[in-house]
Amino acid sequence: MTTMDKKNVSMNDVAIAAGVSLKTVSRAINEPDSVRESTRDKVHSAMEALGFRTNFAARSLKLGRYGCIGVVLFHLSGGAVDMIDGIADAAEERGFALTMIKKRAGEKMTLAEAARRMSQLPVDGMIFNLRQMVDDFDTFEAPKDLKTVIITPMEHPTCSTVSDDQEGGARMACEYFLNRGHKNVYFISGKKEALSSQCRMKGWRAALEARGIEPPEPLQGDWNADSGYAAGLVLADKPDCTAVLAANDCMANGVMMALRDKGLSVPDDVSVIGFDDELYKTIPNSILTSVKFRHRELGVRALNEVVAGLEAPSSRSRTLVSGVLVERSSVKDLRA
Amino acid sequence: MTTMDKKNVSMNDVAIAAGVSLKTVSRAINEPDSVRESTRDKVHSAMEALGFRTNFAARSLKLGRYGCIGVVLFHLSGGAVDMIDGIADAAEERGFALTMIKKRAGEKMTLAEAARRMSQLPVDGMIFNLRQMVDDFDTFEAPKDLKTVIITPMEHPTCSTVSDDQEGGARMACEYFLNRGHKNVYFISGKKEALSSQCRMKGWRAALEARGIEPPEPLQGDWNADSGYAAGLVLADKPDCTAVLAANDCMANGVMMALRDKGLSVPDDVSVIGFDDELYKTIPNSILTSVKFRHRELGVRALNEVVAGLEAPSSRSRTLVSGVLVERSSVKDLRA
DNA sequence: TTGCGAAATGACAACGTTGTCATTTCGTTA
DNA sequence: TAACGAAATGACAACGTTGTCATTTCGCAA
Repeated sequence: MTTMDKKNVSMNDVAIAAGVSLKTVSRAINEPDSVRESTRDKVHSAMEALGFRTNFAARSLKLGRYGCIGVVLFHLSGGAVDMIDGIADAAEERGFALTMIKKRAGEKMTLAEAARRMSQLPVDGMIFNLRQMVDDFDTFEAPKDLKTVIITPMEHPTCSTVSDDQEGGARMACEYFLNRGHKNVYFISGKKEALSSQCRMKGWRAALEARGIEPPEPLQGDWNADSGYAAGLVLADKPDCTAVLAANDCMANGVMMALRDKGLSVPDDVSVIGFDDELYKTIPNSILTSVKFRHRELGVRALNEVVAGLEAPSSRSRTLVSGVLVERSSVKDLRA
Repeated sequence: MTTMDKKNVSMNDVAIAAGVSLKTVSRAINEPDSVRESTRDKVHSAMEALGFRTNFAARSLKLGRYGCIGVVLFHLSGGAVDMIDGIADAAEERGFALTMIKKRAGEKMTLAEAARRMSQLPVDGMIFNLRQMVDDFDTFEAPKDLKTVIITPMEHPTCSTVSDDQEGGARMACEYFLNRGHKNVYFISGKKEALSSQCRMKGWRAALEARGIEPPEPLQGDWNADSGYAAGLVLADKPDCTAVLAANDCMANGVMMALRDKGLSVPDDVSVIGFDDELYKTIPNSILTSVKFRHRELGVRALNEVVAGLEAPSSRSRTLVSGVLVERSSVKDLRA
């Protein structure tokens, strides 16, 4: 009473202050052209004076939509920043905000749970960022009225999916080796549970088999340089090892350091390719050739896919965003 | 008609199906104990059968709150993943979802604009992630009914802020050098516009001046290894240079490589400290001592600060999350 | 000045939920 | 069995906005 009221300012308050009807205020905001200029000015001054801001809840209730896209982060990894960046930028561009929830560390979350939680939040559609397998992946069915896109390399029976072409990227790298006269390619994987590691391995295997080459036993890494180093020490002793594909750049660097410490040279003795193309940030004059995925583009595609499907949530598509081989000098051409 | 209706299922539909009143459905959901078990079961079966999901808009409209915290990303950098992770986890824990918007690449956005946009979205409070200066920083006033926390190293006249203690971290690193007999410390900055770089420089300067040491001209870097390498080449020629503080690990690594290429050894000839403690991911057996900030903790604190302030949006506090010096072997003790 | 169609404005219901208060039902005791 | 208090349920209004349709006002031609 004596002090200012906490109560929010409603359109009705503005209407009274401006001496017009509530509906006219609504119009002044949403269809400015249908209101006489003098009226519009009155309304805007009143809004200004009272500090009116549209009530999101009331508006969405009436409209039946929110203008928000849900994002579920099952996993938050390095490349995720760029992906989120892409999602957010694309959302911004199309006039959507993002509603985000996250799987808590340690906790398990199924797609069904995520969908149920999201569907109680202000969202018109949703994106799941799924980099590891979940129990109900195959049986999951998205709410019929809520367009759902899953970012994952796996194919899903009913939902649209968007993914980097991990397999293709790995194949590309292998063929790059093979086309330059290498007879075989060793592979160092990332963490076992990561789908990206699994897919990269699959692509590597497929590329070799397509040429009738028996893939050697892959080496198990954990994404970090030290595991690459350990793998490098092993590989240094294999005389037939001329080409190494590491599932990321950090491990690739580990491999290179191990080879150097064993007196071998990259690329003269052994050629190496990594993934992600981020070594140059950390290593001056980096020579590592690397497969780079366009995470930002991935996010943009995912968001666009959701928005495109808002009217037809049951539509289904599969988008693959191809990788790019960033060529430096860590691969030797044996044919030369 | 013939096919299924698109129309959403409301509590009223459930009520009719279950043969109870609308209010009883509401109670079965929100205060299960106030409803007889048999009734509750009827209601739940009906909900299940019809696929009922609470309408967020209606609920928030009635309750006057959303259960969402807004996050504005002015800038999306590397450490941001962990911070978002912290924010999201803390939000989850306290039963909040996140509503996110982002400054578009290239576009300029003021705090006032961000606040205006956010206040039209479903949020009870908001967090601004601000890593560079904005025009209206000092004049900005947050909406009086919306608790606002800014993540930034700058102090703000009216809003709560949360930040890594960048300055303190830099001071800590310098003192670590000085306490080990180094007479001076060279500094390599990150990108000019980054507040974290500015603050790290400020802390470095302050630490030296506190001991009566004239800080040498800082070297300008850009966060990447190559710029560190260039700086390292310069420093290698300075006979008085025994200690180098680089504003991040990548540049620190660049420095170390340059020194090595110039025939100098780390730490025997020159000692080096970096920031962020992430070199070990990329470099096997990394020896770099580094100041690590707890970005995740930063996010958690920011979210908790918002939630704590929901009832008193005009409260103001300043939180500094201290850094940690992760000690490896890149610093020589000259007193020995 | 009058009349007309178009433009501007207004009254009222509706969106789907929860709070308030009234009513019904239940289990217990007299 | 009747009467009572507590527990369970229901009727209705309200949250703040937008859509529908009715009404008023305006500009212009007759």
